[in-house]
Amino acid sequence: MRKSFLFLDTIINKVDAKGRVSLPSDYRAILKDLSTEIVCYRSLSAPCIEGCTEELLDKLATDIESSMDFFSQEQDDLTNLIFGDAKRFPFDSTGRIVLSEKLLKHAQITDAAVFVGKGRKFQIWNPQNWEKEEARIRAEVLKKRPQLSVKPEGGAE
Amino acid sequence: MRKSFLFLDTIINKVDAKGRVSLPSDYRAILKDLSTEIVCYRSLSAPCIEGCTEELLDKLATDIESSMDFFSQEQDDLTNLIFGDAKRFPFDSTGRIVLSEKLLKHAQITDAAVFVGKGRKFQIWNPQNWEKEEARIRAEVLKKRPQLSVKPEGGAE
DNA sequence: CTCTGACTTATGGTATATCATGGGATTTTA
DNA sequence: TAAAATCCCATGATATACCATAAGTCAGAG
Repeated sequence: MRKSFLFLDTIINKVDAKGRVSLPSDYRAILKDLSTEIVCYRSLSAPCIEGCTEELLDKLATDIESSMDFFSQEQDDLTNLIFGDAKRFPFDSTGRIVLSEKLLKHAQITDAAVFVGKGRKFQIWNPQNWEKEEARIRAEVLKKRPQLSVKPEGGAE
Repeated sequence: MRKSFLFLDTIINKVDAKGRVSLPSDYRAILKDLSTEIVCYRSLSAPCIEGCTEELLDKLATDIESSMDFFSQEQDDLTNLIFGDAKRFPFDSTGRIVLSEKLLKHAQITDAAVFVGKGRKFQIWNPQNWEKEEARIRAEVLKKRPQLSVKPEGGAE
């Protein structure tokens, strides 16, 4: 059994002219000995970048390998899209990765990026877009589960 | 357990007059000590070249061997086609392979080739054809999973 | 409780290594 | 021997690794 690892928290970091960003130290700490790189791809569901370990994608590849026959390509459009889009991003000794133009453009990221933990995955957002997205998610959740709106004390604003 | 290897990303490289193409360095890195060659064959499902490690084809052979499904004429025919068509392509010290006329013609590749990661396999496309194919796949995916197209602002109807 | 110092992290800048690619030399094959 | 395939070297562009500084965090001492 492996030790659990989770991407948590929300961190904002600067992006320089070359597209370099520091991967949050917590994220790096999680990977520690396992790896010095992360895999990123354009999210299919939102204007953001998604990141995960190569291990996770490898698991996906193994699942496909065993569940489908070698020649079939019908049902794996989605996964094929991911593999073609995903790229390894190794981080250097200072913990930075350089994001590709393609990814930055898709997420509309220019000079700052928000890292949002999603458990086994994480997302990277343009700060303004994330602000809106978070508000949307909160509203959505509260609509479905109004009891959650009962707060111990003062609210968000 | 072996270390994971995945063909990822989408890379475009030039094809010179001799039919030489650089195999993306990431792809070479995956094979590292294992091998200095790659196996390629004409895709049965698309106008492109498919590539993989010899190891994968070996696995395919083993699976067929031990399968109770050896009555399947269709699968038999397909595997014959693959093994008959596949060829080893060694790459030199600079990481280039020379694709055969047969493969180039099938994929309509002349002066540029797009390498598309597919996990355990990869594909090589004519750039224009790939552009169209990618658009097709993206449309297909969104059609099958409409909820993914929901954006923070633009609503789903 | 406050100040101070050690340590970690983020970030800007720069040097270095790697890769794709063109050209040419050498070997193989017919 | 001619043609074709393979190998090797050179080069410019790009990406990567490294160094230095700054800022922020935490712990312990006074």
